[in-house]
Amino acid sequence: MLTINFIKENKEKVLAGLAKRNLKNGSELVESVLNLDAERREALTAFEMAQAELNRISKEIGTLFQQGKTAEANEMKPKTVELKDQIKLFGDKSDEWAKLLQDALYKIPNIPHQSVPEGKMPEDNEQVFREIDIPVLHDGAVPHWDLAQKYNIIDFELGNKITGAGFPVYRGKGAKLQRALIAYFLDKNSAAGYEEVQPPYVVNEASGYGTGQLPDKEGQMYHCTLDNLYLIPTAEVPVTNFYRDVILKETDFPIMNTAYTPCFRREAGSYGAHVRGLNRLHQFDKVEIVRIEHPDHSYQALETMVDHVKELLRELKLPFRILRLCGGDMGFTSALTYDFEVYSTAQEKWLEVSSVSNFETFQANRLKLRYKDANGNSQLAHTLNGSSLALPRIMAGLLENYQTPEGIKVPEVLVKYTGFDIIN
RNA sequence: GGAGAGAUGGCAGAGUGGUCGAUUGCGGUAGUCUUGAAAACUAUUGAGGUGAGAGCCUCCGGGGGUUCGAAUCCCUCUCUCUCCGCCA
Repeated sequence: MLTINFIKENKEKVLAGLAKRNLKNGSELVESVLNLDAERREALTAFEMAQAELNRISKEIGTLFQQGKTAEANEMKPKTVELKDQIKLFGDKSDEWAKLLQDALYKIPNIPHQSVPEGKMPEDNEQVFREIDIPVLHDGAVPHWDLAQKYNIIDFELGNKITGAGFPVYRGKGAKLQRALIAYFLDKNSAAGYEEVQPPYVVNEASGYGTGQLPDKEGQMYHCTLDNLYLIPTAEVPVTNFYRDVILKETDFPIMNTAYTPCFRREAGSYGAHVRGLNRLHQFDKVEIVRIEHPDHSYQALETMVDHVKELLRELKLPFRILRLCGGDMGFTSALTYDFEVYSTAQEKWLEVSSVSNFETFQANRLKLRYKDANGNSQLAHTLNGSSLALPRIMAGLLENYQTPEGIKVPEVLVKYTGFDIIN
């Protein structure tokens, strides 16, 4: 969420940013927010003036009672009746405006960074990096879902039986490969300076609001209604919420965390052929990196994160590319996002395996995540996160790109984790 | 699940209706002293909103109520702790 003060002070910049996102009603949203804020402040001022007057009278009555002037004190009491009506009236009004303002602010997306390319569709994303030529597979190469069945490493049918579609069962070398990838990613992230953490896999309502899953994307999370808890869609939610309502010192930066968690997504309404196999699941594994940064250093940090993820994919020797997302394709909360895509050779399409973003103060505002600057003033921090990495599509990429007539080879860097070098 | 106790500023811990946004200690910051440090001493030290500013308003777990006035009384929710039960 953008702060109202930022919008007031940078109206033109906000309008230009919304235009870059191809938002049609940008100026409408901004005008509405500014009007609501003016109304709110007016009601608030009236409320506070009445409140101050009531406080003054109450103090006077208190003093009179202490002096034993009971009669005089009682005489003053009726004076407060009208004030209390006003306080109720303006207080309610101010609350109503504040609520409307809040709702309106929730509808305004983050302002894209200047380097974000113009564009409306995924085709307009800018390719900023491309690694390794796409391997030429042997005759008879097949998509990963066929390989999964052939080598009995992922059982989609069994998952259907015990839970439902989108909940595969990994078994044998498939299960071990999953575990190897998780361990490998965590080790690499730790070596890069990220503190490894194990957060809960369910969060409360306040955390859902903190990172913006609530109230809008409520239907995307699994909800345990009995306890009013939500299954996390990503480790970003619990880990970023560590820092909700926190005031940091400047010396606390940078904060770097990495966490492995399963991720649960209802993915309501997104069924079809393109979600076959591991391409889109309701439960999947992911290792996430989260950073809290000083605003002066957040873009430098973003580049560091991109380089880090790049290194992982290089070591795995997967064909991949990096895209800088265009204004129209960026997430609601992001100011700049890089997507990493691995080429699925057998499916002949690019699969997104990581998304690395700088949210600037957009998340921090909702989280109330601040730091004290040199002057002792509270300022919003910058938050960043990225997948490092998401397992299913990496798994798909590995199976498909490493398939040979003899079996599926295991990338060299993973062999010490798996204990085997071929799946056959 | 049953019974009881509790939730106050970074931490500890007072405060049971009227200058309490809150005594005090520790911690933090600045200064004095010192070659430097420690100790000691002095001062300062919560957050948010609003306003050009002085100031004003809000916040003692969340919400609601009583009252001229609530950290303090009442209701309710959440959480924590202790004991019992169950259990990895």
